[in-house]
Amino acid sequence: MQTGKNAPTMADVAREAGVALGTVSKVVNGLSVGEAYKEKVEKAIERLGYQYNSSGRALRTDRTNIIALIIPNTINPYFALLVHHINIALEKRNYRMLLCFTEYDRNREVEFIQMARQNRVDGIIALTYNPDLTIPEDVPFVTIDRFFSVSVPCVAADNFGGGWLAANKLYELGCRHLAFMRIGSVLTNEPSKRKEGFVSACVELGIPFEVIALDDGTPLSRFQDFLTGHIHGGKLDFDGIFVGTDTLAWQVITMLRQMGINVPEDVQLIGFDGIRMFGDLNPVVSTIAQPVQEIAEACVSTVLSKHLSNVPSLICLPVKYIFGGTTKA
Amino acid sequence: MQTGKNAPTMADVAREAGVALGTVSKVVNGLSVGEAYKEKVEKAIERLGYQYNSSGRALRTDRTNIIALIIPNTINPYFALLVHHINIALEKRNYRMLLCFTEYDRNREVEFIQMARQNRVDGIIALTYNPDLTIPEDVPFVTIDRFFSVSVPCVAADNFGGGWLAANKLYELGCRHLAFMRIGSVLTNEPSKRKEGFVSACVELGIPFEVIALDDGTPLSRFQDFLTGHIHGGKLDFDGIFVGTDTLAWQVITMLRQMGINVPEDVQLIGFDGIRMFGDLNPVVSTIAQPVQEIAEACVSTVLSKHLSNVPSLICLPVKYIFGGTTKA
DNA sequence: CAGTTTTCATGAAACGTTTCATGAATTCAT
DNA sequence: ATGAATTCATGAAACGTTTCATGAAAACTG
Repeated sequence: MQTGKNAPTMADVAREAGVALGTVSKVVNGLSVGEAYKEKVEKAIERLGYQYNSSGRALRTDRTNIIALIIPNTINPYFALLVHHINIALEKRNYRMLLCFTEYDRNREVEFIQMARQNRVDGIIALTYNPDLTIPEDVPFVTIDRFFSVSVPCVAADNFGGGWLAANKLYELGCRHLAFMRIGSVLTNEPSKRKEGFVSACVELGIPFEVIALDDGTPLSRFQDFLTGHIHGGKLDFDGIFVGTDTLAWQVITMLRQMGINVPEDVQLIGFDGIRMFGDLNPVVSTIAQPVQEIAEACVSTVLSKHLSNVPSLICLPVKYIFGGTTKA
Repeated sequence: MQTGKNAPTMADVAREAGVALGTVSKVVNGLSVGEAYKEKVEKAIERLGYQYNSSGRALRTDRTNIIALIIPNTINPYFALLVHHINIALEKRNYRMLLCFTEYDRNREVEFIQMARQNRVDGIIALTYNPDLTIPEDVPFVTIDRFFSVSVPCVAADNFGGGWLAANKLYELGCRHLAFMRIGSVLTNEPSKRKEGFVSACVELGIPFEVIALDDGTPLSRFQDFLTGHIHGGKLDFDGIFVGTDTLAWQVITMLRQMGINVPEDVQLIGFDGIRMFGDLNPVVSTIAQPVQEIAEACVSTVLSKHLSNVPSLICLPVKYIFGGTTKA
């Protein structure tokens, strides 16, 4: 059993079994072959320790059974979860995953797409940050959270609905003056609709609200300033906060506690994403949870569906409120 | 520019440029070629939108520039960090990463190794849980935290030293009766030396200590039982705890708080791994941090070093104590 | 049992690249 | 200006697989 420079090939197996090369191929691929032949070939494979060589097939068929996943990193727990579920979905279908971390670098996004194409991957799933990215047309391409055009399917959670849900939940829990906080520079992507949903719910409910949306790279102290600026008589102006992501929510809570403001007694807070710590069952904060598993499944089944033209261009999946201790229920 | 069924090949480029096929290959690979020829070829590549095809090369050279990384998952923040740094180290050397999640499933470990070999990866880095795993000899193989034999290089943190450091640090901070807690079933791997280091330090220091080591799959309530069993007069018998991993440490802290025991006032606690939350600078608990980046770098440079015979069979990297709020300093 | 259809093993071509021996053209030394 | 040494473009073979046309044998039909 070896894969080194002179590992046995199908030709060797054929010789050993006394059959034709094509017959070996059929046996290996499970195509219909006479029982006697099949057995001879299997015995020969066993004897030689033959190992299938994907390179040969890739060259001949132009298919690799590999999908490239382009994503900023795996440090952010939400991305980690996404990678995890996408991998499960791929494995189920006998595909492998070539993983590319961009670290939010737009040049890397471009380079990885090029690299993936050179490696003849069967498809690309990408969560990118360059709004002007050129999407190749000759390889199945699916985005997460970024809508480029109707010809590039985009899978995303119902971000608008999530923002709307957060505001309504806070109202239901007694809040009458809300705030929205977020950070991140791409304003045209799907997640930016969280704010829109939130705002439109506040308007519907007829309650006052504040909004602070910072660009990526802005120091977090700006949020601190925002919060202190809204303290009057030792109390926050608002009694409910919706934060764009759970990670930011976590940091906001730390700030609030340092300022002597109690969550959820003084102010209730809802995040977004639904990340959990250490495989714990409980989320880190009360949150609008993304249906990560469904998102992953949708990405994979879409990228693998041959007839991309029949695929919807925006696949929007429902979110869910989950209690995590930073609200009253 | 296309990679579809009839994308341009080197032959097409050669025809377009009016040169030989081999010349195109040399240009693409940056080998020495006359300036005039080089220019003609580059122009032709530009005109045709030629895209290099890795499959052809993989077949011809039996090299893919792909390394397989076999790891349980990316949910555990320590693994996520490891994947992250390994990928950086690979990218730096122009290698890609084929990622395989085992979910601690021993059959998957075996299947992925087989799959990786069929895909002719140039090497395998693996963090596995099957102590009887058969390591293929025909592909560079490096393990993390698992020592199989002198012919299979293993990269690991100084686990023994880490255990020793934890005990000494707790002693230095005033603790005079310690406890060690861990969970996990593979008792022969490198991380199991954390306990050995801890025990030997306690013996050296001449202080009493408790040990509870549970098998994987044991309900966490057993730890709860252990803790309550050591409460006398509302106080814990011991005043310092060393926990095998940060994730378990986190859960232990939750238990302690629920029992009305304060950390670090009533009992000081040190974990292991050095994980941080949400890209935060501060670790989750006081901890013995693994040198993740160095581990990643060592894995990659080892797996890529052709002359595996010259490589040490156990690469042991130094750990560091980091304060994270669950000790007094 | 003759004629027709079906099954299925065979052998060769093709996929796109790298690499090697060949020989033409150039450079250099004398 | 001649011969030797060097440079470097060329064309073809090889890597291991899939797939297709071919034809022999087996299975049906009436």
